[in-house]
Amino acid sequence: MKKLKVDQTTTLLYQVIMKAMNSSSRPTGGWSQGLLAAMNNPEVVIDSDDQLVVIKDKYPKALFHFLVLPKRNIPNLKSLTQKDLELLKHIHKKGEEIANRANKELRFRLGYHAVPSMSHLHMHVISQDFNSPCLKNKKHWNSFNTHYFIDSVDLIREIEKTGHWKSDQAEMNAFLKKDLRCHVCKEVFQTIPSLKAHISLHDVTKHHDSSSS
DNA sequence: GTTCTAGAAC
DNA sequence: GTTCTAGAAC
Repeated sequence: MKKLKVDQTTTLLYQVIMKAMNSSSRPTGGWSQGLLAAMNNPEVVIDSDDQLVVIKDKYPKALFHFLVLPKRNIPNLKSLTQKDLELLKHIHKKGEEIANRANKELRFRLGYHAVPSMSHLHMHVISQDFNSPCLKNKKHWNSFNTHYFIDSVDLIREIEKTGHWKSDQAEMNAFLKKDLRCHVCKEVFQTIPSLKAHISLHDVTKHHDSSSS
């Protein structure tokens, strides 16, 4: 068989598969419902209780990257009220526990993406090394290192104060387009590879004075 | 959320 | 020529 023919067949086959995978009409709901599937998959759940589930992020953007999800379906940040405060605090506490269990030296951040791609409210628990082959593009970086990433403590404080979370979606998405800036020293880089090479030199352990490096 | 790839950037 | 990004995926 001619090589060209094989390539064409492969491409076609791929396209058919991708179409099936992405279809929102399939029973499981497609990729945006992936967390619901993960929550109910014992193979990826690392912890749970009556109110929440903890899973490992399927494409970790750092050495340690977990998601804490409420069992009760909460679609997004907008749907939170003061009635959810206890749950939010419980999720936060579990996140701290998971981080401490994973690695006691590394600095972690606990928080939410302003405009998440995946359905079902989920709090990221992510170590600040950002040392991962899955971290590939500007959106990945900026979603964890701009105000697009909402610290769990800030969210809880806002819900306590105003009873809800309100943010402009277009404004939030604009953060994803910002310059690539080192989260430790704030230096700007032109490419993802140069940024990643740079951040690998920073000490991101707890109690380390980052202003001196 | 990822994959893939055209073409921009170097 | 190679690296890297950015947008489509019906």
